[in-house]
Amino acid sequence: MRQDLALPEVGGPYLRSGQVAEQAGVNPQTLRYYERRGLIAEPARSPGGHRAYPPEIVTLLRVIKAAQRLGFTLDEVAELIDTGRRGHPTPDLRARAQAKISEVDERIADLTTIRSALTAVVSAGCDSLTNCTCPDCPLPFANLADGHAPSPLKSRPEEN
Amino acid sequence: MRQDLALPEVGGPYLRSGQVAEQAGVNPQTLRYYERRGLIAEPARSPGGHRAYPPEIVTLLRVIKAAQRLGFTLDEVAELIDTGRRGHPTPDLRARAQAKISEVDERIADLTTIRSALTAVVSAGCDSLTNCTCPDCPLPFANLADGHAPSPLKSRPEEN
DNA sequence: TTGCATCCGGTACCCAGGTACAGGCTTACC
DNA sequence: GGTAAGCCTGTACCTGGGTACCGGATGCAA
Repeated sequence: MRQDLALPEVGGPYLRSGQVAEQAGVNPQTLRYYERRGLIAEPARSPGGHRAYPPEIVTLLRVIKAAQRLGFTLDEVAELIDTGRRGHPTPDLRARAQAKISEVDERIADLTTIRSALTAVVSAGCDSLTNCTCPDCPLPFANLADGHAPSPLKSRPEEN
Repeated sequence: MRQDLALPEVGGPYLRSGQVAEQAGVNPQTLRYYERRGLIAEPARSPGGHRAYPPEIVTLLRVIKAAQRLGFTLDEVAELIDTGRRGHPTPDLRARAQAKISEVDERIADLTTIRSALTAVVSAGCDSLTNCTCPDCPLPFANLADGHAPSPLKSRPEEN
């Protein structure tokens, strides 16, 4: 069993990347990826060059994952963390959350439109995309959801 | 102004790829992409090697785009077109549409959960992702939407 | 000191659905 | 026949969020 990295110059019970990854439920590679993306700070290093994380990093990673689940992109999360870190807190998060709510609402509206189009297809009894023989086939008129730009809100926040 | 491609061996008013792309509202490159993906058949060629499409291709492309907007992936669309082409129509499309409705419903439920979490963040007055000072901060408990696999239904069907 | 788990950096690859570019050939119109 | 628009193939690139692999170095317990 591996224990804490012994970092002579600092006292704390530092964690190695694998431990952090396991505790936060992410892939070890993801830690380096987040570091590159600026989501987490470059950690201290052992004399041999191994990353030595403070335990708080685990919480930060959980926060990042939670924010992702709320529909924020990694860029947005990075910005939010950054905003929260410098100076005293601003109402920025609230404003962004509100904007996110609008995005989510838009997305739900789109899906509702899609849903009713699908329902029309089912209830009309369409049997082919290209040569539907059903009467009053809704397929050729399925030009729904046209004409406005795609929402940046992502499909479904991935786990892991 | 360019006119129809004159294809001696066939009589019809064939269309060149640029015309098809314009009429269907897609990028010309997308036609070749769909051809590679098996969504549209390889068209006839002019003696010089230029693609010569029958006018019906425009309708097919519109159908493809409509199906995409309904949340079907290109693979699924390809399969649906194929199913519809061989033999007499089956109730396959209806079954798939029904399955799609379930996916859409699931996705709407997820977004609704996300929405209420965002509302909680706003109404609690959270001011920072990492150091929120608001009382009863909902952020650390935002572990919603956990534990089930991401739906294959895409975010928002892109236009063009 | 040995053995092996873990970590390092760098790079390449994955998904879907396209888009862009380079260099050369065809087509159409005058 | 000249000229320019349009098309050809092949290949590379884009987004977003990671994941995988490589050869070599390190950490740590026995």
